[in-house]
Amino acid sequence: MLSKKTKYALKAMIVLARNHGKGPMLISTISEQENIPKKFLENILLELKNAGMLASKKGAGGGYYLLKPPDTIMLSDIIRLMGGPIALVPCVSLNFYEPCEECKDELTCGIRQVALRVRDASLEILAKTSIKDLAEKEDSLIAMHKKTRQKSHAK
Amino acid sequence: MLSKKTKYALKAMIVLARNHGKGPMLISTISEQENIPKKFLENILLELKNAGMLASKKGAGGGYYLLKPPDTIMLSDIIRLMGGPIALVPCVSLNFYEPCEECKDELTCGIRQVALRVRDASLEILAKTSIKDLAEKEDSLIAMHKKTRQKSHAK
DNA sequence: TGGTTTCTCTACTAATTTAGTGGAGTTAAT
DNA sequence: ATTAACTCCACTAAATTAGTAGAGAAACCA
Repeated sequence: MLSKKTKYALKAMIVLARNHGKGPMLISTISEQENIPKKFLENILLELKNAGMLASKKGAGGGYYLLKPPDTIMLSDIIRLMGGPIALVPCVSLNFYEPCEECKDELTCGIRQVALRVRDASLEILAKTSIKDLAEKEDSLIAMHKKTRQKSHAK
Repeated sequence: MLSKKTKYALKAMIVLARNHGKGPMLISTISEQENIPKKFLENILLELKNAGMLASKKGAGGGYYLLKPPDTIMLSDIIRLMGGPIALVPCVSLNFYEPCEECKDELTCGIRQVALRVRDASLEILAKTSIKDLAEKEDSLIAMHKKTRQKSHAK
């Protein structure tokens, strides 16, 4: 499962992707729009900034904004940064490898073999979906549902 | 990430799969073979039993054994039973659905859309791999590595 | 310059989940 | 009866996650 921290980071990045090119966004704006505790979000955005994914400006008219085009920022980048789990077991994690303490022989561990396949399948999706993709997907879903609601209302 | 409990359950089930047809196995045997704390394993096996995956016999010559053929027990069955996470977010979990508290609209949530795809991809693997598959895979890996070691030694 | 806005940083606390243990009880075999 | 095993409940400890507090620093604006 993704931690809340990771989910918050993803949501914030999607909002910033949608806002890309329109200047900096306030922490408090994002926090309100997405129902994220403000103080918690501060930490998260700072972390994303320190990792080079965001930039910020202080003072009036300041806020956070994306440093790179939103179609170059992949979901897997964000999840990894937040320490979120992509792999099922640490011994198949590409970025946070650790041996499983109780495992006798990694090379012949059946669980590990399956975990490798699951990791690859997940990564195939997460490393190929950008926050721009998601922002657009949400927009189109919103449009679709608006129509549906109008129709069922009109009837 | 899979919890230790889930990993222990998988390992125990694989051992039991390999032993299938040869009578009951002691908790302590499994515990020693797989480096699993005995008391913890007791709880886990009991849970698997109560779920109908295992049966047990008390007294001398007793122990645990599989109730169904090992090729009908899928990894996803075990992971789910142990409350392990297959889905990245609770709102796409087939068996443990829960809305994400902070989510405004599930139907238009982009993260949810991706999580659905990841879930399906993972399940495609986990629901089609049985503990028999894994036991056999391990056996063949062990055989393979034995050869390799002999060769490199002979050289 | 002084005040206001907004991010920055360190350090904590609280809540939850995970991992593991203890010990008495029950069932079955010999 | 005795011994070998599983059963069951209740507890503790450790780790992780979630969230908060509050002083500080930079930028802007009057």
